[in-house]
Amino acid sequence: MPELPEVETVRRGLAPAMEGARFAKVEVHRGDLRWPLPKDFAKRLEGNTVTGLGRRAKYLLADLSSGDVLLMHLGMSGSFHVFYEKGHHAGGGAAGNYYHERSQHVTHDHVVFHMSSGAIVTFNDPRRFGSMKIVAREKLDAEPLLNRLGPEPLGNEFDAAMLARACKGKKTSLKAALSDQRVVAGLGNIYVCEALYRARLSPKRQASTIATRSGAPNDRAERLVEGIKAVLHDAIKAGGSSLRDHKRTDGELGMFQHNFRVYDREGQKCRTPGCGGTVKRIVQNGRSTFFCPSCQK
DNA sequence: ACTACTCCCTGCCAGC
DNA sequence: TGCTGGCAGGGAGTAG
Repeated sequence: MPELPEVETVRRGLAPAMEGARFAKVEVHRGDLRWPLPKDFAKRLEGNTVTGLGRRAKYLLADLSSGDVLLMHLGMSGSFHVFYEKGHHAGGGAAGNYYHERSQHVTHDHVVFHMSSGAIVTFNDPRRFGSMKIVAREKLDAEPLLNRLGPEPLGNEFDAAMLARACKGKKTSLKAALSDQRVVAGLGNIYVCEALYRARLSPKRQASTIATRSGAPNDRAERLVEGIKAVLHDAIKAGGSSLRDHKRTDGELGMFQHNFRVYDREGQKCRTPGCGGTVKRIVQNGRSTFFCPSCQK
């Protein structure tokens, strides 16, 4: 589920529960996520205050008062849920409320944070492609999970010149290039398809064709950057996309799936006014691509 | 250095 | 109904 807009939505949901709060107790029900959690995982968190909750690409980063940073990635099926004290709603104890509401989530609640704010934060991940890692703040620059990531697509520094430079000489398709987190960090299968549609570019087009031979951006690069930024902004505004899960931390659904123009719309009419084309599904690098062959060239 | 492919894991759904 | 194969929003690792 989680690409940049979903992770940003999760960050905004978790921030009020975690920022300024202390880890009162951390439960690890299953430590064998993408990588095994270290034995002292809970101990390194407990007693520490979260001084800030940030995001880099699809990673969440919780800054801790200890000087450590907790990195969290949702993988394919990860989600966080926040349970507040019953007092916030109708009266009663936090634990009772949690264990009551939790009955539908307990199966894959691998990690549970009990915060001093009274909030209980669960990490649920059926496929266990998600991960958590604690890194010392001063070693963050050397962190291999982060230091190969490309630019943040919503940052000011991400522009056509930067994208063209990254795609210069690339033999692979635009679809594969944009999915590569080293080129631009945070896009996944859905938003790559949607951005290419907005830029009217075929996912099959060779990536290098958005740059001149010298690596300067052309009009296609400009359109692509615009398409990427626009779709991400729109998706964040809608609270992300919900396909088979809830992804907001309050259990509410994101709404952006209703605004997909090509993703998961195989056989349906292209939404470009006057185009008249039909959305097609192909497989690229082992993953589905949706696009309109009539208006995406 | 590139690129493409495999694999990790569980759940769900269409088709038989 | 129940089984089976295919597919799913990610990305690390490996073999060319």
